[in-house]
Amino acid sequence: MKLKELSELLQLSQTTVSRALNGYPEVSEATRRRVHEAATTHGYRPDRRARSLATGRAMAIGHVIPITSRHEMVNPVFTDFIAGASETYTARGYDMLLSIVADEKQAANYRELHTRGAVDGLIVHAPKLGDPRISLLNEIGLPYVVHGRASDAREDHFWVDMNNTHAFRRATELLLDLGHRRIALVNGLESMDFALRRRHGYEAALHARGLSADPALCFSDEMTESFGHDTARALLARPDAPTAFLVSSIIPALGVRRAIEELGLRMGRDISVITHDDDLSYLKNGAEVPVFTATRSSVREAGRRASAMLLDIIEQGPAAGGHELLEAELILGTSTGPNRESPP
Amino acid sequence: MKLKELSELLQLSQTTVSRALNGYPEVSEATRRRVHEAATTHGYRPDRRARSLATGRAMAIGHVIPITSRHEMVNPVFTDFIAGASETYTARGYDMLLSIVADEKQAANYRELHTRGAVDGLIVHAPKLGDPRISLLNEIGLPYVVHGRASDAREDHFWVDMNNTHAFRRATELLLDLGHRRIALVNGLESMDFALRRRHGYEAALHARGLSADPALCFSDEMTESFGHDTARALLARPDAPTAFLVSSIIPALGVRRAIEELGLRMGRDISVITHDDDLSYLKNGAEVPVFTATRSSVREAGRRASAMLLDIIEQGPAAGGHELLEAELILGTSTGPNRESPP
DNA sequence: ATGAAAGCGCTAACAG
DNA sequence: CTGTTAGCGCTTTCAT
Repeated sequence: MKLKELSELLQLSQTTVSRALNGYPEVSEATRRRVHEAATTHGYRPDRRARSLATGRAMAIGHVIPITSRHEMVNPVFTDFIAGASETYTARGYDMLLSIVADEKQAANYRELHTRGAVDGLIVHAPKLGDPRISLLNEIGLPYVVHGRASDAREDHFWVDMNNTHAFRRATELLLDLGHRRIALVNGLESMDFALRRRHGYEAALHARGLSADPALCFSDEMTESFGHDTARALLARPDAPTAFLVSSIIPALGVRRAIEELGLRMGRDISVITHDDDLSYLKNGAEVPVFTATRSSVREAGRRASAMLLDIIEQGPAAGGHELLEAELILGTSTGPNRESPP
Repeated sequence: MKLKELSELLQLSQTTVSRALNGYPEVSEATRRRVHEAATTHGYRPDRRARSLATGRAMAIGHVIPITSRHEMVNPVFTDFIAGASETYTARGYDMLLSIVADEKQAANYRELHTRGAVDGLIVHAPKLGDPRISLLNEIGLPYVVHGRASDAREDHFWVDMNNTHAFRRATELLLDLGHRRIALVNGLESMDFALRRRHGYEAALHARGLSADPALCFSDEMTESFGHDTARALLARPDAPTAFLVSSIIPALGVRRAIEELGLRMGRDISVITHDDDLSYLKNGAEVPVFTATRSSVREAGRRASAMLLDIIEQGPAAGGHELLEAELILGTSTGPNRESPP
């Protein structure tokens, strides 16, 4: 069923039908009702391509997910973020265009999406220090919101980010409170903004107690299971092995745990591992195992916020943009009695 | 730069330029060369919306990911599958349209994507027994490929699937070989086709040795961390506790491991846990911990295959469709010396 | 081998 | 309030 057929059926012009459907004020209530009824009973859905061509708006948002060419690996947090964003788009009538693209081809992909008119805006994922994508987008004038921040970017940009510094500071404090002094940090690539902030949080907690970070305990790489495994194996073989691991994501944490299993150490006794981006909200009771997590639902909420901000910018102009720093819902404590921190 | 401008620049008609660019034979080689040069130097990219409208082809494929309304959770295997599919689309000039939609709204979403002309085809994810989506798609005549199978579907359908039965049979055999007799199965929802097959594999291995599956050791639910945790806690409290867990995905496996930690049991000694959909290809040596995994890269390959099949169907007709059963690359053995099984 | 012209399905001036 | 008339940027008959 196309607009033309519908209008003939109703003995009206295409224009009137279109206006009725799109909520223009100059249509009489009577005809609007008639039109709506006919549209629903005949299951009329406007063709997005035609509408796009006519309006110049794509009604689609692009998400370009970076993939490291070395490991061809996608960080699982993107899944949660995207699930949140998808909610927004569905509710507001937009499509989501996803491409998974190697780091070095990101900029070209952005340009292409823009010149082809495929999207009205972009979410920028995984910003790095000195990320060239920000100035590219400013140059071509495509609206965007950054998931995370590009701290050192000259140009201002709208973003939605989790408070990574705070989360890692609190996690480190928990371990210090439990008496740990040699705490290994298994972090993501510190060329990524979020990873750098996480390290700052870790260091801040140590400094606040007059301690300083031991470079021999700080590791930064792509967050693979093997990275966690090999790092933990190497560290635990040392005479001055750490007593705790603070891990940036569940993927390397799987590797850390496997290393511990291989060595026959007992978790929560010989060694402690606490992990970010996990989901432990179910924990009610158990043995004395330290726990730290920013629940995955926090990331989903970030996806909702960032996408909503982007649509507002597109529909209402740049004044609708801003900066949102979200506190993750932290589960912090031991699993016998987790004390929950909620957003302020 | 639009076609009209380019054609004026070249002193040619839009028609000729369009034909030259799209490889029609009736253009002289000389002009074709000129056109191509001008197009690249001016960075001309055809507007996909306009082209779509003119050709009736969307040049986009839809992926509709189901999300359980109960846990709002996305299975991480989709990420790998989609990464593989994305490679194909990029190479062949298609876009990927992603929507994450609650189970009960899937069918409506399919219809909408079709009537709006938003996609040329669909990948069906997570088929269930008696899945209504197959007949819906046949009815509306939208090309599709199923990721997985709908075993009991009346109608034939094209699919690409991992050999889940075989993987779980081999995993169970490994545990039996290691002397385990009480093996708990922590499975996904058995209304899902893949989960049912996994259980069949588990049972087949037991039956082959004259054993039978103990219903008190078989659990099926959404694959959350809390499901793994609570199941393991409950089982390990019993007098006849299992000596090994066979877990369907890393997410519930995290919960199972946490339960074991809480109880102070020693992994690989008091209890063994082996997990599907992990990525242990890095394991070279270590203690005697049993290992089982279908590497995540296997799923990525499935994504590549399924998407390629779909594009072939769209471009060449249904004769290009088929059924592909992929063997996961299994890492099977103990981590001291994993013996790798590759596809036959 | 090239061009003119008619759409694809919809929206948006510009009348009335 | 409703209708007429141009397009949006591209492809595709049909001529030449």
